[in-house]
Amino acid sequence: MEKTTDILGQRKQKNEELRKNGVNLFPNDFRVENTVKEINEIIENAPETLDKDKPLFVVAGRMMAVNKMGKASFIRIKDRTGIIQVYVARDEIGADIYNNLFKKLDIGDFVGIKGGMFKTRTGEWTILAKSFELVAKSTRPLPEKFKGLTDPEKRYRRRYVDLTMSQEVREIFIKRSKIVQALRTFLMKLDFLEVETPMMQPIAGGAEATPFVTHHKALDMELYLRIAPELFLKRLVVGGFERVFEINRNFRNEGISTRHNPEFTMVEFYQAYANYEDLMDLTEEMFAYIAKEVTGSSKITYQGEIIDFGTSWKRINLIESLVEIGGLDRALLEDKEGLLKFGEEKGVKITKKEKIGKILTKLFDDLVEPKLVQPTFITGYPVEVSPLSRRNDKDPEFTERFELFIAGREIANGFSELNDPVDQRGRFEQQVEDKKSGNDEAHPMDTDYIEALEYGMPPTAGEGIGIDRLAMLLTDVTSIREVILFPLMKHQN
RNA sequence: GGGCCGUUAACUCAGUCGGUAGAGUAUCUCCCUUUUAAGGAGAGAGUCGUUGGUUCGAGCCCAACACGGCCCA
Repeated sequence: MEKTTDILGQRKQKNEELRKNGVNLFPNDFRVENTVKEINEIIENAPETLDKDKPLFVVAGRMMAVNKMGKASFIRIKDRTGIIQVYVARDEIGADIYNNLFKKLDIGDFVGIKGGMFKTRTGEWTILAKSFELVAKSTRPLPEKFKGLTDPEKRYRRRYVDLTMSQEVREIFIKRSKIVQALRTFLMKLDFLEVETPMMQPIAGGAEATPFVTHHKALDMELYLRIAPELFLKRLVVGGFERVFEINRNFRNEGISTRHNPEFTMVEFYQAYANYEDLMDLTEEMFAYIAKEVTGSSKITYQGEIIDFGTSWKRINLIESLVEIGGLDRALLEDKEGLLKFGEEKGVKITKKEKIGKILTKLFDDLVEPKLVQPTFITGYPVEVSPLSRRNDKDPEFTERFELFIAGREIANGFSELNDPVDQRGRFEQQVEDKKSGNDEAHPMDTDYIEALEYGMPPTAGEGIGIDRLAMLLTDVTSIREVILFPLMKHQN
């Protein structure tokens, strides 16, 4: 066989030579009996038993480091629970296995070990291998052992390598899983029913966003990937499921940024006989519970700031927040010229064409939102931007709605649901008008949903929480891609 | 969509003024039976993101494009 020079060719050639010598590169009969964590816990808590009882362990894992010293070697193997050192000696596992198998293996290969424990001269508890098996061969080399992958592009495209090399990255996704678990437990304790509603919808409703379009061949039908599950979950409330929730993906055909991935995970939940104030209370409890389950404390540190979920959170009206936090003179609230001038002074980009409501929103986004570090509920959203929310009885131009901001970011959105089908039809009609006058993201008419409301929906409050953003907070990362295992990437050439 | 930055060996990175492509890790050969980022001796490994331009000569200068990162919309 000709000698190839590239590393991949060399590895392939070596693997074929092993195969020719009768080594099964991919056996499937090794049965693991212990995890590395189990052993490490004994080392931690009762090391004397290792000397006294001489227990044997059967473990498997990926070889992450190899120190060959002639007729004996130290290796480190890693399983899902941790990493441990193994001493592999010719006189313990046999000269044939040592010379013809072990010495030919590479970092990155999966191996199975049986053996007892001993303490090295420098005091490290180590498995003394009594037998050594190849469990699965690798072909491509793992990255440099200290830094692993650092190029974000390589990390995202080859997340499996990133996960192999970086304990910190593993922790993020373990935490994310715990967050979802805690959330589910919290809602189920309150008798919420977990459901699944359509991801492919004939009308993309429940939010204002551009959907992805797809096509059903057999039905010859346009379908949209959902932008929100909202309207289906409320149909379930109509149907008598008084407390429902869904944790799943939404898809929005928008730009990608450190805060936006085209597919992202939300929890939406709906509770009958509740209003938006009840949900604010519930949200406070929920976040404190999740934070405590996941991090052990209801106080977390995000980018150096301590964020406390344990207290009662500030609740403030959108307009009031502009005055109190944004530094806007109350006298200017109705004065468009004054607002434009104020915005200009503060460096907020506003054009003269915008309506007063839009100007106020922009001022909020730029001057208030970044300052909302501690959890804050903003209430009092105008009816035009809330087509699915119930009107406030005292002031029908505003809705019973809140958005939750933490660390300068929107995390959740909730409101008392609009259950009057006549009002709902009117709102949709207004949205259709908005669409005609250029708002591409205005909500479409959904007569099927109105029909559902006509059967009668109890007073209900509903809320959506961005799971990715919640995970960012609790894992202290600044890019959404750090909490999504496989963020969307363009094709490589 | 705009601005700035990046792309060199499998990985992490150097590369001076435009003049023969470098290191560490990993891999291969040899020595080494308690190492700790083991050590010692040696070797192989490159479409310098792509395409074009300037130049006697381009990893380096210029342009366009691709992919990625950060910021902005």
